[in-house]
Amino acid sequence: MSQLPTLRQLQFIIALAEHGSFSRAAEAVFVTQPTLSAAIKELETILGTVLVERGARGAVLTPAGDAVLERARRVMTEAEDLVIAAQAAGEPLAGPFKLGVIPTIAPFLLPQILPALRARFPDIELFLREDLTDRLFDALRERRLDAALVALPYDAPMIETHAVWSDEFLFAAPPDHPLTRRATLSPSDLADEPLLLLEDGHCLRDHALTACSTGSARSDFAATSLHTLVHMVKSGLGATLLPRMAVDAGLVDRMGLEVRAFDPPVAGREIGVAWRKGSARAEEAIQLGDAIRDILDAPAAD
Amino acid sequence: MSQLPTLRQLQFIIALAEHGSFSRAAEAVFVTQPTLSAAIKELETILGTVLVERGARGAVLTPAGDAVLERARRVMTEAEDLVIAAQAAGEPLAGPFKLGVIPTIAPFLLPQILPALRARFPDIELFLREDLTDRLFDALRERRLDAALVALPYDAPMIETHAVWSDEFLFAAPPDHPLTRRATLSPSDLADEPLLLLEDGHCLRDHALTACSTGSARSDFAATSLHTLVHMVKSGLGATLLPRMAVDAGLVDRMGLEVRAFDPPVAGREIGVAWRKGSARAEEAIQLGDAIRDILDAPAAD
DNA sequence: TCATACGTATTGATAATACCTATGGGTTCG
DNA sequence: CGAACCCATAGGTATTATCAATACGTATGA
Repeated sequence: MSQLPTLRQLQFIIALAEHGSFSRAAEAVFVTQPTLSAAIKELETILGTVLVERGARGAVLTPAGDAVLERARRVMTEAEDLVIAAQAAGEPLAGPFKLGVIPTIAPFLLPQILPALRARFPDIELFLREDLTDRLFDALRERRLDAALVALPYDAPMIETHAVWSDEFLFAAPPDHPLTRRATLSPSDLADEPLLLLEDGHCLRDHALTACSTGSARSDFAATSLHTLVHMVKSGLGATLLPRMAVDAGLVDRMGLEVRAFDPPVAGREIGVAWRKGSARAEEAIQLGDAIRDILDAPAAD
Repeated sequence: MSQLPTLRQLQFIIALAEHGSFSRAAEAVFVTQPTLSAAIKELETILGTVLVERGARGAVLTPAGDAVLERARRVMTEAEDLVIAAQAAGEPLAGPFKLGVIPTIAPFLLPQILPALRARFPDIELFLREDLTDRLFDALRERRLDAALVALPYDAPMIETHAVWSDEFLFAAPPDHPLTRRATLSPSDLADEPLLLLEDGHCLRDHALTACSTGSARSDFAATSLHTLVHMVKSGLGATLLPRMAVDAGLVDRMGLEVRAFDPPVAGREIGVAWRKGSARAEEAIQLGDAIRDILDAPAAD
């Protein structure tokens, strides 16, 4: 097998491509210009190809250099991932951990589980970010997040998930709503009931519509948060579906709304953790999800 | 950023995992046992984790070691790919190049283009392999092939393709066949004509059936090669579709078969090059395809 | 219980190399 | 034409990689 380049050399050519000059690139990687110059030259020797056009106004990559650059970036990030994965395997869920949570979960779940989570993983430094699923997944793909708590199912490339627990949907309406007087309630009863839902982009909207497959949403009004939503329901704009988690967290307390569970089989959404496929912290994401499940299953002190 | 391991160290731990002993692994990578021992120890220091359980009967990876091993393998192959890609970019289509070709292309195309191909790329050492599309794609994915000449469309994960040229289908039948007396011929005329085709697994079979969307195949007989096929047609077992490429190459010469082209829009299959997504030789595969197209477009000396 | 075989760890010397400073020889620009 | 900038080269030094020799630990069998 032919000789391999050094990670250092790859790091150097990446810096060179980014700074367009041997001297500035050298500065960026904290070596002198001759050092970087020699390293690049040896890299070219190893690869048997000229990678850089040296000019008086700096350095430009040749086409071959561009091809190498792209792959060098890949190799470097893979190597960095290896380090992270090793450290994570040695001491899971310690140190900084960037977790995204969707807005229909965060305000109701986090207060409930964060203390227990910190107790179980005392060395963790949780950085939380609340956003829509799409944007969280983008952040996962770009490595700006380590994991995300989202509602499933949600089709997304490059993303893997692990189910944590099921969040039942509850029917919520003003007290004078006809459906609140029914003895039993199934999702199909909502067929003729235009539902008031969150605005587009919230996965809860789509999951609610899926739950009552024949139902439809009011197209004239939509809420921007669950708190807004219950206020709009209260003022008679329509009925809605709420995740039990939010109701348990007191979303409708003292609102004077009727809340009814559906008869089995209950409709709902699945909550799960998600991570970038191949992420160095996939194993930790799963562990985190399992820990959250444990915490939720444990007799809550409410 | 924390310190990165060396490719050498990754190579060492891969060898250690494969041989299960420091001494044998050291032998395999041509260093002494203390060298490898020190390298592994430093790798463990860098990663902050114990990767190997040292025992009296050898060494076993810890779970963290397994996690590292998997990623180390990825980093190493990516690095090797980088070398190959760089060499390929510097001197394209030189040196060994492993090309797969499907059986319905190989015998008719290769004799025609190989001389010109060698003239255009004098430094190439072509290794050819003839097999069914599925098996060629497997070989691409496992890096046993650099590229493959196949018929498109053909859905396959991890495979990318580049169209080279269109290969028209021709209708072939014994001279007494009713359809040979038609003034015009379109694929839909084959609706009631059970076609004699290659056996299952050959993409030509599926492409031919797609071409005459209403047609069907004889289920009682199937041929194992185009040569067999024309003999079976000759003996009256049915009509068939043949790629023009095969006919031009003399497949039916002196067979006494009627061969008719379809009226426009002609039906056919697309021939293209395929390679593993991310392959270091993707660019070369495209170049090869373009070169083949040029050769076929050039006024053939036949 | 002890010798043996088969492991890995340690040590001290040496060769390889990574890196720096100093300098030279090109461009480009005012 | 000199100043400023840029890359290549040379020579010296500190670091590191590697080796041979050896110590040490643990099974195994007489």
